[in-house]
Amino acid sequence: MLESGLDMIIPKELLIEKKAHFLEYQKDDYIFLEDDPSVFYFQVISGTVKMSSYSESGQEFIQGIFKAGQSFGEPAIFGDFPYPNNAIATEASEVARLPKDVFYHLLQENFEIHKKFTALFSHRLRYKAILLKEISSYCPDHVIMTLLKYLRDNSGKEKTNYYVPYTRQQIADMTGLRVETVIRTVKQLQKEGKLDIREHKIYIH
Amino acid sequence: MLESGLDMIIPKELLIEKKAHFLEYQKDDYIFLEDDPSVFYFQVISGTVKMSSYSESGQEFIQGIFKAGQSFGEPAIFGDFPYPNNAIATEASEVARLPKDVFYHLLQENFEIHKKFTALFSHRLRYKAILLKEISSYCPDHVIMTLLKYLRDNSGKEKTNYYVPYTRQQIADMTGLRVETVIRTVKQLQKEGKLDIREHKIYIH
DNA sequence: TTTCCCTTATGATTCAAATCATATATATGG
DNA sequence: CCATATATATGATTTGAATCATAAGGGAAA
Repeated sequence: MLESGLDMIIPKELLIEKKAHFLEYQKDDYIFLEDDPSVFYFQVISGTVKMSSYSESGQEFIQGIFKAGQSFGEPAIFGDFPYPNNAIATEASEVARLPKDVFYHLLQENFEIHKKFTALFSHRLRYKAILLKEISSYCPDHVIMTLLKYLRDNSGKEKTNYYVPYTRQQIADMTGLRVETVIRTVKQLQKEGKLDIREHKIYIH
Repeated sequence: MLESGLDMIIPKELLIEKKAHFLEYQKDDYIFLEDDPSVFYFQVISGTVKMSSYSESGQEFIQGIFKAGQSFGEPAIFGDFPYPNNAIATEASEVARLPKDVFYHLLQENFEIHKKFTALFSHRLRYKAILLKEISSYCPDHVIMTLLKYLRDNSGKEKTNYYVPYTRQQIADMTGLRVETVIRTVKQLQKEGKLDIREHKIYIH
């Protein structure tokens, strides 16, 4: 599973061989900012990184949450545009970094890795397509169930009785809903037997 | 410009060399259906193809509209999942088709074309990311202006005084808004001088 | 332990887009 | 040309998520 925690999209040995820099970040540190020129390839070694941006009204929208082995911000490199969101460590994290030209060179030499990125982008496009359709349907319960199932299927974890490792605020920020709506909807979904809540934690079966 | 009408993502000569099939479709013909196994690569030769799906309530959501030179449905090939939407000709169109394995082989031989696809996916991801954030902000005028500017910037056409070649219904189906909301909002935007309407046609400057 | 902050929780109110209804303008096909 | 379908237009009403307010539970650190 491409988005699983244990697989590395670029193996660590190869990153070392290419003289990647390994950087440490503390919780809430910025790794890059929206509109920064995209000059580096990034990959999470440990910890968690989120990509998000804020609307004029201050509302956060989380585009993605990335854990060990996952790359982030690469579309900006491939597409040659500035980073479209902020990248922020949501806990103490280690991140590997490669300059753009080294990254390109690495791809040219490794068709299989290049294809892994194309496949990864395809899956992300699918996720965003699904979410777009759901969000546009204005049906919070549907939106939330779709998100949770996606998160489960891409976690590389237990598929039955999956613990959702996100707060209701984070779910809100990934869907554009408000916390209160997520709280109420999740309760309703529990009543309908579509998910479980134990000690305030969400599980799906 | 990758998404422009004149550039072909795979040159026609190469498609012919690879013995692509060239198929004719009439308006409203289906090219493939949601959940069909993804066995072909497709590229528009002439005409227009939309990818869309329907919610339970019957509401259509258009994920993309593709014109001459543009490919569609490829993420399903790269990501190895079924087509996520229906592909429908919105006017009489000609479409080229390559079997999956021939397509893969073509990529392996052509790093530059492979990279063009990765760049294309990056731009589509950016578009979907922007739209997701906008739609989640619940602000129709912002959503519509963002969509129209994106369509303009990717049209390969005149950047000033750009004619928006889509109906209000299509704009609604690309944003999840209702026709009436699009009609009213577009009028409002005209009053604010943010776009022009001449003979019911929308132009942006 | 206490403080502080984040998360979850819940009720009341507001508000804007969806929905419903209907009309007119425009394009399309026979 | 006329008939018909499609696109645009506009007013009235409904509805459900956002918003506002407030509180309680839980975890981390002093």
